[in-house]
Amino acid sequence: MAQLHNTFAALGNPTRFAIVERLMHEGELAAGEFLRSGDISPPAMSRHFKVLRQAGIVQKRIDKQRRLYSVRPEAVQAIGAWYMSFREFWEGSMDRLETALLKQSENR
Amino acid sequence: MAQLHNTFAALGNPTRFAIVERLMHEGELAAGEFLRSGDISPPAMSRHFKVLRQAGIVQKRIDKQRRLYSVRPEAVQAIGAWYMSFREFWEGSMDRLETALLKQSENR
DNA sequence: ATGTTAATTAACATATTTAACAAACACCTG
DNA sequence: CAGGTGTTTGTTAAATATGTTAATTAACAT
Repeated sequence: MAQLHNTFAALGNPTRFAIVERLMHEGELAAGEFLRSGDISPPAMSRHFKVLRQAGIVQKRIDKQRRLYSVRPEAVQAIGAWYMSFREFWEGSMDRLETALLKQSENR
Repeated sequence: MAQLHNTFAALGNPTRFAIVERLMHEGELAAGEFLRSGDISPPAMSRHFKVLRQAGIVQKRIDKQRRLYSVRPEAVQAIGAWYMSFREFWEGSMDRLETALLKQSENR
């Protein structure tokens, strides 16, 4: 299973983040759909998809000449699980958070 | 407010990700605490903190000679909010997800 | 004022990422 | 199989990231 920092690294690029957001909202899309805007070349797009695929964030499906990409729900859920684990931890003992906020307001 | 892809980019580095995880678990810590392991130099560590701070993920507090760092809850919550919005969307219309999973199982 | 500890900045070297263009490949349609 | 659309690989160049050592700042203690 991919380490979370790899997932974050892949999503850390604005172009890739935009790709993923669009896939999440619109579902499965062909690679070519992302070239309409014209602000990126086909090779660059293809490489971004490769990175996303290696990070386990998207999956590829071939339909005729098209490569259809979609988000792997597991990848996004991994982020959610990470977030939730800390939320629970923080709720369990708010001291840390409250202390941090309090100290912050005292200084600077 | 920082864009989420910047947050992800900052967390995409394994060293920084480890720093943040430790801060989330242990709360506020001095920069020097992260040097005990000895597998990274003070300057490198300092730069990682700078990146995390510029991304709005951590905040600095000065106490005597020490620089105490802690996670900004807002930053983590932003990730949570992003995840939740996506989750709600998918729950609202599962077609997309189910279709994606179905299509996936058909191929490859 | 001098030394000590904690952390940062400067200057530099190396590695990785990203992009472009050109070429190649995959698959359809006629 | 020829031509066309869609996508992916080289190859190269530029930008960004990361790490190191050396020097500097900051705060404290003597």
